[in-house]
Amino acid sequence: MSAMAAELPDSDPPARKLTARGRDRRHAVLEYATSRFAENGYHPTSVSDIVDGIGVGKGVFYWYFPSKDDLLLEILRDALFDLRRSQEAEIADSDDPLERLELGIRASLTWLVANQDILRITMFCWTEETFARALRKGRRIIIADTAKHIQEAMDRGLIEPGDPEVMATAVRGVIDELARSYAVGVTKVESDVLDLAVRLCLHGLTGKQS
Amino acid sequence: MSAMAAELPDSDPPARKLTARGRDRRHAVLEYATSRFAENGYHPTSVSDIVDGIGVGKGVFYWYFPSKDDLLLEILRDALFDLRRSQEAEIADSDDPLERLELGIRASLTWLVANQDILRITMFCWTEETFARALRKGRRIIIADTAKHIQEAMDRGLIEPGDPEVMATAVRGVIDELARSYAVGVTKVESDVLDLAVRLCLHGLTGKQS
DNA sequence: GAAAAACTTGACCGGTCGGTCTACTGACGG
DNA sequence: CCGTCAGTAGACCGACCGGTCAAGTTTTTC
Repeated sequence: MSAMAAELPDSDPPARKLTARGRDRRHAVLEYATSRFAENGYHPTSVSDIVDGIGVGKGVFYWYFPSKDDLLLEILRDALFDLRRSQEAEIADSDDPLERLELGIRASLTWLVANQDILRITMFCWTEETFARALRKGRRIIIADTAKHIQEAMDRGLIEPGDPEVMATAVRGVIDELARSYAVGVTKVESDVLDLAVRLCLHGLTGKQS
Repeated sequence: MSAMAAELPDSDPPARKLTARGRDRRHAVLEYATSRFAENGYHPTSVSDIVDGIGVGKGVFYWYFPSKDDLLLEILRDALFDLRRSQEAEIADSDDPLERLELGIRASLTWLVANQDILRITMFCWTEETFARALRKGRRIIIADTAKHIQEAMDRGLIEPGDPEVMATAVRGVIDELARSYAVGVTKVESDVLDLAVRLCLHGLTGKQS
């Protein structure tokens, strides 16, 4: 459906120069599209719906985004960026790898719960290869982030030896599933979920009660 | 997009009379569509793709199904039916509610793992109201099934008092999330998942080690 | 064996969708 | 005040999609 070229997925090739007004408009499109996709579905939300919704012409959309697919891909990219940012901000102060792990888990889960639109869009994205590919790439990055701390904790003998990549995958799995089940209403209040996630992951990794 | 009438969701109003050949064809469409939807996505798979794929004319599709949306709804309905069927078959022999609970959990999880196409389609369905509604209805039924056994176990003092509906929701949540994470590859081999699910749920409900 | 009912075909249709394009606006630098 | 260029509008386009239908074939029924 979209272009056949552009195999390098990072940083838009043109990288247009935007004025202040331009950045605002672009942001508005991103914002509005995210909410519409989340509550209406991707395909049922047409480009016309989006531009009509924010009261602009169709030209605006295609001035800022090469295609509808690219818009969604960019929503995903931004989300990943933002999630990592808030995770790293939370971690920055600590130099204990286990604590960094805990803070990272809390930050991630908090972010996911606060961005349920993204959570919902993500569910859709897993069902179509074009987007699932981007999701897998993003998850690999996030897992690498987590694995780094696990590796370090392992080096210090805080965690039993094993493949840090696999352990990180498990940890991210717990976080994702908890976020989803919280969003669906299975799990209770937010702070409970946080504690549960931390307990589950750290206890699981270290083999000790926290 | 689809009809406005038909508020009674059960049993197709016309209930066409099918010959043996008819049942086969109909089943072939259901089968093929399920696999295509699962691996290509619902919207990107057109009705023409489906009929071309099984080498028939478009008329065949609309002879057996009133619309594409209805086809998906029927896939969901069949899946729910089949899941409940295999669950009840597994349970039938036992008259201990706790054992019925365990057998039900194992049967459900086994079914979900064996029907990952459905699992994947389901993920899509949560993202569009038309189908999410059907999913919620189905879950309510499944939860009621589970709650019945919990209620009974509670009456016999095998489970601490509480709202059986809520407990059943939690149990089904565990099952769904485990199935999904198994499908994604987070969790390990099948039998491990089964034991984990049973331990988690029963231990959680009874407060005892199994 | 004929009437009826089940089934099949594929050309066709109306509508919508993603995307293009031309003409225009407006802000800003020099 | 003019040139430039980011930004904007929306008519327009080709493709395709879900769905229809008239005309046919096959199967069942009596």
